[in-house]
Amino acid sequence: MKKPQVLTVHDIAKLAGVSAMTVSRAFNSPERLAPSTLSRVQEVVRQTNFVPNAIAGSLRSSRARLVAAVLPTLVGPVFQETVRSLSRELGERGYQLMIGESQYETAKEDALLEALIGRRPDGIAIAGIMHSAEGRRQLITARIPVVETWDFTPTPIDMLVGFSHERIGESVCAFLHDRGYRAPAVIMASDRRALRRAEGFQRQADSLGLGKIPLIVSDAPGTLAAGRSGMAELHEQHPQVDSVFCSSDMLALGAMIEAQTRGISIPDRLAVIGFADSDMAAHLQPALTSVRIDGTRIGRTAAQLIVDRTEGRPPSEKIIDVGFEIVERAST
Amino acid sequence: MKKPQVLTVHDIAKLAGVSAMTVSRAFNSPERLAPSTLSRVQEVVRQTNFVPNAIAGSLRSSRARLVAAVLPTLVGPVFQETVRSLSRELGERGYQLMIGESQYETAKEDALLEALIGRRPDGIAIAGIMHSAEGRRQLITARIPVVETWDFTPTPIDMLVGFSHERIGESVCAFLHDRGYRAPAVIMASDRRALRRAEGFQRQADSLGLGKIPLIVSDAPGTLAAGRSGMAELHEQHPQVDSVFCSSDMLALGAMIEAQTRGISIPDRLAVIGFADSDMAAHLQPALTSVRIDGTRIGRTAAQLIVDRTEGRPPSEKIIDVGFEIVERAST
DNA sequence: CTGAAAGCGCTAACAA
DNA sequence: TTGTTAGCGCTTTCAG
Repeated sequence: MKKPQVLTVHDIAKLAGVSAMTVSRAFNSPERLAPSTLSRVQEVVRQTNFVPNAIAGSLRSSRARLVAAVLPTLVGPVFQETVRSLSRELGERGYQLMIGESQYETAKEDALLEALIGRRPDGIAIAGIMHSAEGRRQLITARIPVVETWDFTPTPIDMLVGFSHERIGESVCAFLHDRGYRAPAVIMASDRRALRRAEGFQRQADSLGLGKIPLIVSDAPGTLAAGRSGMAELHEQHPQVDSVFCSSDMLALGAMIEAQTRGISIPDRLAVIGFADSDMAAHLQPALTSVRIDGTRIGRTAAQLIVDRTEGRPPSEKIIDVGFEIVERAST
Repeated sequence: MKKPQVLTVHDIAKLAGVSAMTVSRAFNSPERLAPSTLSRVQEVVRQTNFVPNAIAGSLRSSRARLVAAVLPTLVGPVFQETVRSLSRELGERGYQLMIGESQYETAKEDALLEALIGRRPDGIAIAGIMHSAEGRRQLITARIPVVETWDFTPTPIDMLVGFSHERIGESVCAFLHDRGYRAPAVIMASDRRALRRAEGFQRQADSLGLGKIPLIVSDAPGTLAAGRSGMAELHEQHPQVDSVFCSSDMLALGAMIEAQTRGISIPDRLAVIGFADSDMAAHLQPALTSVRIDGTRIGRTAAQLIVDRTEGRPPSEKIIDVGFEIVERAST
């Protein structure tokens, strides 16, 4: 008796009394088959639970129907909207999403990139702009459409959907200053983009004559626990601080909890502002002022750029600045 | 002039003056090459940024070095630990993770599964046990190692790393009763596993003579906003309630915020207990009692089961119950 | 230690 | 509308 291996188009073809090509067409262009042929093939497919081998299909057609994403972290609210909308948008267009986590480490990012490039995806979406020369070279040589996101540069590797972290830092500092806060601080996770927001913040502070801004840094990604301990440290070392910009809403929530525990009233004695404006921000008590990034739009646009390019519709814009908005709520 | 297409092993072979097979070996079994040959090939690879086509490799060797995961949601704290540890553990062993989100819908789960099976991954990890007969059949015929997780059944499709939701519901109800709470309620997202916890909770309540337990249901996945509105509804319709079991820590946080806003003191007038014991639970104010699930262990074990099976080391246990633990903190 | 031949399962291109 | 042929890029297998 034969070993019942996993079936191939040829097996299905034999069972349905047609050629392998006809089976292939039943999946990829059913409208080109005679209805009777189609339904005969479909019946066999149904009975056998046959699923064609997409690996072989990709190799032959050099279309993977697969898009890769590189993220620093899957944890926390910051990239969640983007991942979701990428996943959805791609799913609707018949593409699969493959995710890799670089854990905020350049070496891991490079290794990951190489593993992903090897699978010849139709496109790669990266959170952040690529900094390692090695990684840039690999991406360019691979000739795979690349979308850098969640950051900004006038000279992306290929396409970009993002915004300027420096400008956010400047805007937040000016925003707090406008509302009368004169002793701001920053609590951040040690990631490159948060650092650039802090730099923008300091630059604006300099031009407003506010001097050196206290800066508390924890490991990335920012967690509630880090927000609490950051706030504790800040309060002990810089009791005069009247406002704090946190590099994520999770950190901000931790900072608020710690402040409330210490009897520091928000926003009366301390203003708190978060980053990313995740779902939770509007529903905290007090509601959290946060920098809104349209993560859904970033994911959707990245998916569209890649799919359009793959399917031969070159996008009109290769660099898209989605901007940001400070959503003012009760915490400031 | 020739079009500089993406390179193949043959191109590298020509440049290094060896055969394609030797280039292949330089990647897959470098120890079997003469050091001088190896370094010559590596030099060419370095100069050209060559990355071998893993699609072709997989097709020929029928080893994908790819594992697929199916999750109901990427949002929220519940599955994050599991995804992280899956991703890490697989990464360390040279496998890639491909993630699909079923959005708590059986139809999407089936479609996703088919798309994933088509890529012939070395294994599939699923959050939850497969309920659709269609899905089960596909998985079985595909002959791909499957690990069902985050749930329990004595008859998994293949392997299982999970725990019983019914028993959690029972334990939590008994736990609250032990501490003197006599009017418990449940706030949950409408997902199948949360429902089974609620059923276990009700069953225990019945045997304790507590009568019908108020149940507030919101859309899955549970969010902070849903926790707030659930708590509001609960407080208006059942003001006598003295304790509430929430189906995620996010819901619990929302419930706590709403209670605090309404001046309901926790745990004096209301006890709150969450589910999954995410990072944040210990750091909330008051610290949240939660049902701890070792999500990291689930992810790690699932990865090991799949990799071991793939590499010809059949696992000794196919069904692993990781259990759970109620971590008591200040909120109860 | 290295190479040549064959073929994984599918689909592009062409033919009937 | 359907079938035939060839080959995508790699690695298994076998030979040297």
